[in-house]
Amino acid sequence: MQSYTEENYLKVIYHLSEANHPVQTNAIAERIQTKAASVTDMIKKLSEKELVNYVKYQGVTLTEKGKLTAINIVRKHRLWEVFLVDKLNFKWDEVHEVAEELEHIQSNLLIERLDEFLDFPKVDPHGDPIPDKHGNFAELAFVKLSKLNSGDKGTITGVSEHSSSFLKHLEKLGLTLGKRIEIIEVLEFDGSVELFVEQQKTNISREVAKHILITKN
Amino acid sequence: MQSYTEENYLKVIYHLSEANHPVQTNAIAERIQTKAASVTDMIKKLSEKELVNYVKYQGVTLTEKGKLTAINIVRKHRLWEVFLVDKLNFKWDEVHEVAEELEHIQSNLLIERLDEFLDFPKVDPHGDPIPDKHGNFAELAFVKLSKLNSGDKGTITGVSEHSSSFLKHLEKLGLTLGKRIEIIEVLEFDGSVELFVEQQKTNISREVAKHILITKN
DNA sequence: TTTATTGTTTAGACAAATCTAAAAATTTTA
DNA sequence: TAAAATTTTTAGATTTGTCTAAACAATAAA
Ligand SMILES: [Mn+2]
Ligand SMILES: [Mn+2]
Ligand SMILES: [Mn+2]
Ligand SMILES: [Mn+2]
Repeated sequence: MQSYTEENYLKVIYHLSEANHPVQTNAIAERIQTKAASVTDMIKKLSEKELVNYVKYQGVTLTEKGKLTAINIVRKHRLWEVFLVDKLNFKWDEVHEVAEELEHIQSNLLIERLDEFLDFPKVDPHGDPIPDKHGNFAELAFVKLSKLNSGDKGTITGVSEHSSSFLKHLEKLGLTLGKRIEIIEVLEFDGSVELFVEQQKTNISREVAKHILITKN
Repeated sequence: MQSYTEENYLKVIYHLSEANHPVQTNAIAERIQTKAASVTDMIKKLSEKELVNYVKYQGVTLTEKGKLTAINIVRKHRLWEVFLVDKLNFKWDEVHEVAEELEHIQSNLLIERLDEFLDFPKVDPHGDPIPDKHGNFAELAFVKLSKLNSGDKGTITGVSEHSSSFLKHLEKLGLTLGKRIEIIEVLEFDGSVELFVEQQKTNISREVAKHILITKN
């Protein structure tokens, strides 16, 4: 069993990992809001436990065991977010902090029953995929809205930024999960996007467009 | 805000408190599965924070602030137990350990929404009363089954022992919350009780009878 | 290919919660 | 009420996770 803190490190390393590239000490430090020296200490400990592969000055990667542990925490986080939104009427910008705590509750029975109670959801309230109990993700074909061209149509199926301010902004524009959109024009000079959201014409900045995920159809 | 550990101390002191009698260091140590020396240290810390009244060698009592904090943890514990039984189909002997973890989740919104989702339950799966958000308990008139005499009738409305083995034993005998009982005879020589549980004749030891709570009617 | 810059690790210290062993206070018993 | 037993506290250490400051390594710039 891992401590609350160890679990958080594993989860952060997981989220920072891309295609087998080792994750840097400073990147972890920034995410966890701590100092690089503390990260080095913890990495050594996780390495002892064979949860990460660590070579001095070369950063870390997760071992298979570490990856499974991390994915399980992600699974719990996202299931709890679904619970909060679907059952307790939380808004999608209110769930993250509480899920950060709930994800550390230790009980397999609890999480399997919760999964069942929620009717085995495949995505969380932000469109992020929920792995099954074996750590397998359903493949989801997302495209960033910022990659679309005029005339393209699709459905909003996710966001890649979870801050409350961003989510509230989308809410205000009516850009929530499940909404159909159609690109009218991508403006040359600032990359901002003019689009229809179910008849309604709107304009969003390139920055916002980058964090909206679309399934083309 | 208190730490996880501080919260556990407050809760234990609350449960050990009876009619303003100070709670002894050793009693706390036993409940928390720690050593008396550790308890003394923590008590000093809680005293600093004005959560307990502490006089060296004289034991502790909760301050008003400490008591409210403790009751809030009890409230959370019991609401989560209701959730686990009513919504996730846990058995009454399976909920306590998980609730021990869930009770420390920090979110007022969460707990108020959960209360609402569960339809404002007044008692938990063991018949223990759930305080409202202001810390007020509904008055419940319980009598220990061991205090009843032959001919007395009533309904099982609670238990004062929460171990899994005890609860499973009751389950086996059909002695679960809501069941109507009638005392046939209290045996002289060992205090064991012969009773009807909805037509079915059963015999239980005095020890078991002491931990079953009855509403006479 | 030296020098600067950036990133990482080590050394030593600290706070929280725990422990053991010994000292002190309280309560019980004789 | 003095001795014995029990309970509680203190002193000093330990573990976990953190920090600062300084040393070290890797990378970028000159
Ligand atoms: Mn989240
Ligand atoms: Mn999410
Ligand atoms: Mn319980
Ligand atoms: Mn209970």
